[in-house]
Amino acid sequence: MNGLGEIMSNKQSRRVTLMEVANHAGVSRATASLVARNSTKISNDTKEKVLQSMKELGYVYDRIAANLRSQTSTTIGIIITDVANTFFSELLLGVHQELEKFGYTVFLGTTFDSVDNQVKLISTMLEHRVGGIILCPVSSTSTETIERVQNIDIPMVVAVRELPFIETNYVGLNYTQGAKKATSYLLEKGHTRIAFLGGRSESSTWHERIEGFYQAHQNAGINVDSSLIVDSSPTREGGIEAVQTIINHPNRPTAIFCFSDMIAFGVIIGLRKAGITPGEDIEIVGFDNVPETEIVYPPLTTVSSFPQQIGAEAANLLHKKMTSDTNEKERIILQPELVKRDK
Amino acid sequence: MNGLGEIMSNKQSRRVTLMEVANHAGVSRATASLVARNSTKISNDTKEKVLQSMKELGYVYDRIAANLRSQTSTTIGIIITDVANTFFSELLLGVHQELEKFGYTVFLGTTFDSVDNQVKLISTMLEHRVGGIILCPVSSTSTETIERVQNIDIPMVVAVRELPFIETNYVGLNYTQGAKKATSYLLEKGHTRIAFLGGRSESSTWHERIEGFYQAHQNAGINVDSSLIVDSSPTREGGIEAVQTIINHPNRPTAIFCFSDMIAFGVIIGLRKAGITPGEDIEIVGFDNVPETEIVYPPLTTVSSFPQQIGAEAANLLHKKMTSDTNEKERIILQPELVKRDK
DNA sequence: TTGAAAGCGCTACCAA
DNA sequence: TTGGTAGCGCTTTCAA
Repeated sequence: MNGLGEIMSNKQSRRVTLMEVANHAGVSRATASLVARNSTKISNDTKEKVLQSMKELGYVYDRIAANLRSQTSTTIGIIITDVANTFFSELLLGVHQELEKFGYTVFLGTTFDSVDNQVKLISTMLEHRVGGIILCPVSSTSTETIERVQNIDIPMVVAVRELPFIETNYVGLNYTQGAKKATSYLLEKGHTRIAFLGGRSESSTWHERIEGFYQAHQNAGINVDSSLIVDSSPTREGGIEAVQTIINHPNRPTAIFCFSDMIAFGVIIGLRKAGITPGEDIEIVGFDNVPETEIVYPPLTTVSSFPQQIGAEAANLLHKKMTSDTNEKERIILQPELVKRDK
Repeated sequence: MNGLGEIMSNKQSRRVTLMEVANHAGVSRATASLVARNSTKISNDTKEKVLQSMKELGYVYDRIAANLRSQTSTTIGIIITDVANTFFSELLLGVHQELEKFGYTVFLGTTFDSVDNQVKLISTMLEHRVGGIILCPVSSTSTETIERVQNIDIPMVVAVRELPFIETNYVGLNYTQGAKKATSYLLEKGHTRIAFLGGRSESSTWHERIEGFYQAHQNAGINVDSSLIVDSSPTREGGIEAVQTIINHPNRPTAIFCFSDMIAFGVIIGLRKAGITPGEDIEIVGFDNVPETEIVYPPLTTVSSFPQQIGAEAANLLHKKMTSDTNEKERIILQPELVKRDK
């Protein structure tokens, strides 16, 4: 119920109704309805007649009314934090490809990483009777938000970022493993002073990564210098900011492991501005393997996080939950891969 | 009526209704409805009572039912060809930022550049009673498709690509001007053999660009070698393909004007694979100024096509058409800018 | 196979 | 300010 008063709405033009189609075709409304739903219990003759009338009158099926009556839903909602981030647009691609197969129509919401927006979007989607929700939660999502959806008993799949203290269907990546692989790669190349830049330290995805970062160091018997760990917003701008600390560091690292490719791009820009050559003076590794990593310079070694697959898995899991009625929660964790790119 | 039978739908859990809220609060359904809509004609006392009941019962407003009764819509649809293309995700960003202000919830559809998908998506959205549609049409959109929407009298804004032979609201860019600027830039740098790569030659956006390409040549008094014009699908893969012709050309051009940045990225990859250094052996100019052009190597000079503004303008225009009832069509054409980037 | 009547959850309209 | 009644466009249910 947040501020219904302010919501925009607009008059619609009158549509042709099923009743009118029925009259035009000389059958009852129920018969016309059966034809609209492609029922097999209608003689070919009447079917043709009705279809013809629909065409002539320009009839458009009112799925909203149908869903209301039959208490069903043909829509799902997907909520992401940022469309302009290729990670999420790739994820969206995966979701779309899967869900359109099943015939769902998808509501898209963008939170711009704001909790308020997220709450509002979830409300609006519930009010629009979505049959299910895929949520890529903002960092500081409250348990209450999730419980609200669970109480209404609408299937939800949380993707990308896992929420603490609450059991949900979840599709994500083994970030710890990914960070470990990336860090080990740098350590094996002989780096001993590695920075970890970017990402919000309150998010689970950050914690999992830092965990892998430490594990790799431990395996190699090398200590982590915690002054080389700098968090930031998970955007390119965040990367530009975070790298300043490194540039001004009295004892500069020789390599940087970035929270994400977006961060890495910011880091590259920031280093260049400071006259430091990324890839030569300082080695950089990213995370996500977004398409741009192929064409960026220096070529970016990164960890593939398979956003499209995450999207596809989330979509399938949601569909599964929407069509079965067990309340069991599932977790799907994809394994990351290191993508080495040399100059 | 395309294949209603195959459409997935799923049972929803029973919701708390306004009637139940009314009973719980000891008021009539009409009163509860007024509270839900934040009417001023309700005493604070009853309002509080009703709101309290809503909270206790976990009431969720059913906007679908409300819209059905009041013949309104709070949704709009946006149809794009490809989410993974940053041009479109930036456009989407602009649309979202504007439309969420007005309180619309947005349906997203992706055509993957298929006419069939486009027709299906438009149908589904109409069936879901969208109040308006923003359409970034696929290359070979039929007049019929557009007329279908116009007949139902639902406002539509066509964006990015203009359709011939049909009057619609349109938001786009002066592509001719952009192509002319880019080509002139290359000509002024002394290039006399310039290729034009990528894009579908049946689309208006291609024609407008080639027009600018020719105009620039004419102004400079230089002839165009039409064997250097190669079309392709408007994707990175398309760019990789198209550049093959240039690589194998007996008389190679010294510069390439690419249909889009996506094409340019493909061209860069293709040239590198063939052992040709982009930016040195052959100069490249793109079109769109997608964010990646900042970090790509070689730095890409490009034409800014302001996707986010296009999205925002389209959203505003749609809102305007949805709230006024003139049937007048408007055209908004943004002016492109050349963004020079040096190595 | 077709038809008549009831009702999904809400708002509009009129009366009190 | 509040309440009763009708009805948005469709499906459901039962009878013919």
